[in-house]
Amino acid sequence: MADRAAKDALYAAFGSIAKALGNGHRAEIVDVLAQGERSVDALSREVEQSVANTSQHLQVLARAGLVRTRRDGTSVRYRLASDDVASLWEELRGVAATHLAEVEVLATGYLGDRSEIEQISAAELAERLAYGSVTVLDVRPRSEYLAAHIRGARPAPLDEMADVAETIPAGAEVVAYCRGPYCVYADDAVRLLHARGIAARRLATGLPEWRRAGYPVAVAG
Amino acid sequence: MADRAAKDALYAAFGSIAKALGNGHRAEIVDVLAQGERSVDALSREVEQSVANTSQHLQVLARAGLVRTRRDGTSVRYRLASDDVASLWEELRGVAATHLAEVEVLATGYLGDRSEIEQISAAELAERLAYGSVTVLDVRPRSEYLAAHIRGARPAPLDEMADVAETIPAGAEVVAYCRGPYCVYADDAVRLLHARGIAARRLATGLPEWRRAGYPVAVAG
DNA sequence: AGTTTATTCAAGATATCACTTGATCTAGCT
DNA sequence: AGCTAGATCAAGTGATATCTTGAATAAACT
Repeated sequence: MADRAAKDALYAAFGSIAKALGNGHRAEIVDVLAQGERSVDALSREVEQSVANTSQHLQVLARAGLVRTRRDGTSVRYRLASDDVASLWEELRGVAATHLAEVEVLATGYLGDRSEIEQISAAELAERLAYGSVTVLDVRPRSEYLAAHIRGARPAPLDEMADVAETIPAGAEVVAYCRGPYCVYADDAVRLLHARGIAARRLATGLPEWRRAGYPVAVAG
Repeated sequence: MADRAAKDALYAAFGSIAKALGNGHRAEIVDVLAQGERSVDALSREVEQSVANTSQHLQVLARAGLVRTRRDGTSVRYRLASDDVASLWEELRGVAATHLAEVEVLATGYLGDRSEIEQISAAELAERLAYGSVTVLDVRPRSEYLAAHIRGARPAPLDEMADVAETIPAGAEVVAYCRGPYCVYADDAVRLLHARGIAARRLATGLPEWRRAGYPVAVAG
């Protein structure tokens, strides 16, 4: 057996990656950054933490090599170091959902009762988009739609959903999506559309997962 | 925005999975368990920790849903909760290798200089096995070979390697593999075979990765 | 039923983590 | 050159982790 101290150091390094993700606020930061880069200030507002605390969490992630920075004018913008990090986060979330019973309870506590929210997989949506007719609504903030969206999707931020609903022809099949499987926007959109008698489902995942799976994405208008 | 406390609790649950892997000793335990189930006692010897400490680490992993137990006679045997956990560990290790420069340094410190150790990918080995001629040596302890091995591989524990080497015909192409990309046995085997003038490479990964990738595995004799 | 053996529990010491507060830095403005 | 907004640093506090030691369990043997 080779040197135990060297082996410990190597495994400690592997562990340090997990440790960086092993905090709820940092996990949420990674989840937000999977949507695209953010300034410290914007991020701190999004995760509802102090700027100093957010900065320190970002530095923990940076030391683990999970995020990178660039300066943009007066602000520093953080982004995930690569798609690998987003994939790791996705897998971590999946293992949590599969193996930790409390996740389902907590998800219900956060998102509300989802039993009425029908889901559609990315694979099925891709097929419908290619061969069928389906109205896809991007219910994220407009800035995120502009940065990237599912090819063929319409922008439909939640606060404009009432107007958008007016334009949907009777009998149309609607799919709403947002940031990821635990993003509330798509659930809220489906509820809102259902209340107007529109058949709507939500994409089971979100845009980052769609993009990483290799399905078509469009940028800007 | 929905209830912040509920959101925090949900992300904290995701983080708890990472936290469970966020310790070098627990990471090593998961790595060992990816080879197959182990008793607390056997595991504690393998990771060179006290039984009490190993037991406590295992309970942390169990609370995170990453391992399960079953009783076997006088001992309790732990195993990974599912292949998902092994995949998560594999991805974590991969992100560490890609994004944390120190991993390469630490790996060299543990495994020694690998510049002379030629590697072969699982895909290439699978092809060689199917269409070409290659001698595959499983250099893990015999008990692990018996539990599962690459279909067509010969058992060749390191301490029997000298004998095995005698039986390898001149000009043969040899591939050694063991537990994973950071397992020393395969590196040592390649060095030993090289010293005898035998052309040998190591599989870049190990048996668990081979199996999870869907390549053929055999059990027992 | 008593004994053995493997495992777990409980308590305590030390180190690390998370968050706050207030000060400091720094690049980009005027 | 000085100012400003955004970001980081430094120090301090309470909470959480890690490991040790010795005792307590509990299932499987005789």
